Amino acid sequence: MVLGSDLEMQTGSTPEQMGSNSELLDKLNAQQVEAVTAGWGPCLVIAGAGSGKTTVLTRRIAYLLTEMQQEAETVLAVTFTNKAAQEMKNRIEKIVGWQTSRRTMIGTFHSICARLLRFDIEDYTTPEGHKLKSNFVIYDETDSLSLMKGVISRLNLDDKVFVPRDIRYQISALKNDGYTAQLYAQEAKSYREGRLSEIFLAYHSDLARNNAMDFDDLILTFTQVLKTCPGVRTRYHHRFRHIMVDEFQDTNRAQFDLIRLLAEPAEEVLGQDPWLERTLMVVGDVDQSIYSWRKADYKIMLSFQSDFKPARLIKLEENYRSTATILDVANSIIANNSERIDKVLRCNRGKGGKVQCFEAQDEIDEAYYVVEELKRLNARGRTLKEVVILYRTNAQSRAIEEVLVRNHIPYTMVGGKRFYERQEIKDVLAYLKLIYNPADGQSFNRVINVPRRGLGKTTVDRLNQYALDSGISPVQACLEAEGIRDIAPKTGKSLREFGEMVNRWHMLSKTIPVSQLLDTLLKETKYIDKLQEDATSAKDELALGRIENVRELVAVAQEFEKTADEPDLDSFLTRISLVSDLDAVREGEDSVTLMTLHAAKGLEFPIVFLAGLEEGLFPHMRSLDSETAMEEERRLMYVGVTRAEDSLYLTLARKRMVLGRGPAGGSGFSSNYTVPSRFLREITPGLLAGYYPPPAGERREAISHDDPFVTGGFGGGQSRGGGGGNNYGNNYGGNSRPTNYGGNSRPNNYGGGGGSSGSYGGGANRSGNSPYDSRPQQPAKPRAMRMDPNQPPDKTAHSSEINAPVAFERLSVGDKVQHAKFGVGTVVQVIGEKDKELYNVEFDEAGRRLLDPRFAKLIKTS
DNA sequence: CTGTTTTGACTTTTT
DNA sequence: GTCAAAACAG
Repeated sequence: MVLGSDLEMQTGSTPEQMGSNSELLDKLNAQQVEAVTAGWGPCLVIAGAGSGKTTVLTRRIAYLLTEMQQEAETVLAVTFTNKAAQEMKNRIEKIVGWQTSRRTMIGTFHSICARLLRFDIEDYTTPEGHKLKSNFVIYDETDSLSLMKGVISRLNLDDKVFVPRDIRYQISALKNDGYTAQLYAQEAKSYREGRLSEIFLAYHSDLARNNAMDFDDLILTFTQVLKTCPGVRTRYHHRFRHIMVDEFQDTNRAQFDLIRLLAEPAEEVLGQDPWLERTLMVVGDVDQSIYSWRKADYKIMLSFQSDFKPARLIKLEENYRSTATILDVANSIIANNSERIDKVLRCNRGKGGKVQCFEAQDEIDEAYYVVEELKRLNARGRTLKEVVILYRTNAQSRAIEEVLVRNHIPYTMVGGKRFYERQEIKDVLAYLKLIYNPADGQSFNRVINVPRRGLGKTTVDRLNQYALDSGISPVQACLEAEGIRDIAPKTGKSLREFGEMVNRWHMLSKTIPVSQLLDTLLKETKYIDKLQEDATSAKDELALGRIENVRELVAVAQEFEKTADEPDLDSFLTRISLVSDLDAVREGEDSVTLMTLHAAKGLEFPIVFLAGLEEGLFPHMRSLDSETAMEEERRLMYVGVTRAEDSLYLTLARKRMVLGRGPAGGSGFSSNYTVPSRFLREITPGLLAGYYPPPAGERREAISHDDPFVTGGFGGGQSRGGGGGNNYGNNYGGNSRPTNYGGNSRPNNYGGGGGSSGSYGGGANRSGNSPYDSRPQQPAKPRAMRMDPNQPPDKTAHSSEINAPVAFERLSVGDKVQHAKFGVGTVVQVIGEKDKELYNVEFDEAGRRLLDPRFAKLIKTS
């Protein structure tokens, strides 16, 4: 942001003024200038965390358009997420104006391929001999998996031996490595490979019959189109003369092949530079490669210079983002990786405060710690939108969300159970897909009897068989259903009516906007009415939420019509299929952001919480027995740490519930407690304040039940006139954490059976589930938190003040106290001097505990 | 064919 | 502990 901000200040100027050389290079360091102004030819930019690579990329594009007088159509920029693409588009628009920027092509590999395939797919025949039409649909993982199940059972293979899920993954991996079904068939040697190849082929013929592609096909197929369709490659090759790829360390083989086909210059014209008026710039950081499970391979980046011969190398090594302490933490961790290129990252900021580390009792306690810190930060004038809470697995968000809701802190969750993966959204989208592409059998099967039309499995099977035999689409088969033997006349009529309905909508879809199409189909199918019935008859307690979600989808469609370049069904479906995290954070909305570490790639926040630093969770269990996987986890940790600008908090829980079943990693009696993450121990000791993990090998039981324990402290908080911190013991009272969370804030399904997680509680729009609208929900309105956005954050003072003492209620021996978790007790001992006191409390139920009043919420009752 | 009950998968990360 | 798919009963 340090670098980005100056661009934003220029919005008042006209595009002509903006393009001037001096402004494009304003405030850049020498290496950044070199990258922005690099001449023709290939160029590798090694950009460490926080080194301003987004700024460099956007200005590079602007530079090409203005200083180097290149046409906007010749620019192709590949980003890792749709959100990054949007961000880049916006920034470029500000520099060169909308008229120019809209002509560039910026997007993810997937969305770019999807868009281009619509034009060229009909000229293409797959190596297996299939043809697709331009109205193909994109299958997500669920669609693809159910197709796979069908294939495996059709081939009479045992789904215990050939687990559809695993097979799907293997085939996906093959495609990411650049294998088509046909190519793999030639290489398959062993028995199992032979079967796999059969499945691969059959799966693809099924996809083709449905006129569908999965995610991986988008890239692979477009690459094939370039290779095999005459003239296509030349056309695009001629058009895209300036290609930029961000996050290049996470490129896989299939994507690299594609880039190579597009970028590599045509054969040399005698005596002329083949790269004349052509450029290829790839940007990345090997230490941030975290997608190898998707077949990303950072070695592709390492060999870039030999793959593209006269490649120039530029290193951006100055970090403008984080404090020196945060960088030191990051560096001390990543240094433990061996598969690594040594790299310097020079810090451009002050030392900053220590990184706070806290050990909580359990995941709820951990969340409470975060909330308490949020309140303290608030008191210092920091706003919620400066804060992100990161975690390794999506499941971890639950406890945090619960506590945030309880404390009325608005939040925005990125990812999670994705909006479009919900049952009701998939239903409605399946209708749209079927309308768009009547050959889509998966969607057909999904909606044929939703809502109930009296069409069961037997009927559908027979119909599908008929469709298959006659080589027609399932929708067409419906129209002919009354003539099919074995189908009762009455059933046939229902089928015909369904087919006619879809056909009618199909025609309609060409003339009316998507949102109206949605309205029509929801009305005619009575989809919402049925849900309403379910809701009132209490059949489905989630029904109300589902209605909300469907309404949300209609709103999304309306929004789409307003903003999209081509607001048709076609681009709506493509977008919905490929977007998961669209504008997660609304401009101006003051809320905390929650997301996984993976989702945080490329982002930065002044204040970062990183939760769940426990062995088995982070690093994740599945990486424990592979050194390569462990190094990837470590890179993930590196990514997490380097998101932080000013303050970083690391937390872990002594106990953690997993699937309601007890602690993670936990078989056996002795492993009731979690083990602190090895990454904590890898941090140079002086950099952490609060908790520091015991030496390796020391058994966790050393801090056992009867022994007193100390909740992590604030690194001996330097006394500094009792400013910032304040009454957090007070309004937080002992009752804010009742043993069962039967809170009354959400009437729906919160009250009942012990500790309900509140998913869907209060309806569908549980913050952040919608990719489009993440407004915090009504009960979470910022009531308790009044963060004043007008009050500027105090960046300079902040980092040192983080260690300031927190006010707490002073106690002495004999005082009766109430604790949220341990109940009622009596202080039996006071340890340590003032401001750092610890209280030894004898609880009626929970025994004797040593507590730090700056964390433990002790309410004096006598 | 529908409605209910039971099983079982899920929790690594995402385009 | 949650959800959806599969299995079962009517």
